[in-house]
Amino acid sequence: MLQQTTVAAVKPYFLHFLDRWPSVEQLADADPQEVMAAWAGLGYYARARNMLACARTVAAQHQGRFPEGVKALRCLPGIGEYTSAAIAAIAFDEPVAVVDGNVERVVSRLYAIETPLPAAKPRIRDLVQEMTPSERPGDFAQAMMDLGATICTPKRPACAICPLSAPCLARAEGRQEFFPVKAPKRAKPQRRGAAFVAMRQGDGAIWLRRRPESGMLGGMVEPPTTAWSVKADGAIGAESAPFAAGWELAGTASHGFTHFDLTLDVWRAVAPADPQSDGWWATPERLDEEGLPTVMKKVVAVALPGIIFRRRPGRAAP
DNA sequence: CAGACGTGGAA
DNA sequence: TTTCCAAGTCT
Repeated sequence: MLQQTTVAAVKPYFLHFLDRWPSVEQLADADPQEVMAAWAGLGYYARARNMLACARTVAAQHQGRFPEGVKALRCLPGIGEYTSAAIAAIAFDEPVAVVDGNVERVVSRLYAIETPLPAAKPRIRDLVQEMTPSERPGDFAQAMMDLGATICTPKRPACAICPLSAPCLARAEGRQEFFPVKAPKRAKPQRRGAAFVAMRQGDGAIWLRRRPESGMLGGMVEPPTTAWSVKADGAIGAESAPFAAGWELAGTASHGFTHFDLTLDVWRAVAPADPQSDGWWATPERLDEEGLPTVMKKVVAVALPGIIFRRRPGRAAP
């Protein structure tokens, strides 16, 4: 959960998952759709699919216990170079280099590494391996990460209270804020699409469907949307809707993803009882449990301004 | 290797 | 408002 995600964002999800699926075996037996719904809002949904696949592998092939050793850990779904090393060092006392974004920053400053990331990663990993002690390697790893998180911060690092300020080459040159060097990032393209929010006469239920397992928002729930194409002029017409209805334009919903910005035209209609399309009806009370990703909550909010979503699992909106 | 892959909070 | 970025992984 913590991959590319802050502790503050993860905390309520972590607590809910631990409460709902307290063991690897229980997670392995979980309903995948419920797991995806519980992950909704955290982002990077491949992590949820990987975590479930990982639990199944650990339960089926490792008697419900995580294998020891970076190499075996690295073979599990969703467990890459960083996570395998972190588990090995922290849980199994293995003296392996644990390199996350914090450690990259600390070490690139300590040695004033001019090579941009990610090209400098192998060098950084070697340096960290060199300093990793055979005694309490897990504590060393967490100390390095916490140093980066609290003192050797991206902006205005607190060099005055840093235990590594004396040997720090970047600090010696007064260039600490210029490390790590990173490759320039490209501009985000704009994409355009349409979303169709159909409401059932009577109970106000909304028509939903599930997105394909892979790709953007893979396996997540949505009101039907068109493909998200390179930005076109003007609105996308109701002829793109999954079924005929009295579609009216309710507005637009915009959302920034990691690698593109999306604007969706949001269409609204009172729909026939049987839309003759893939999907299901979800009543307003059930919308929270459906687990819509954030962009789709925005879409529903544009179509139905009265709908209020809860912010985090099991917590009431303020 | 470079690009895909979410979201919310801070500056 | 815009930009940055956080305990990365997969293809």
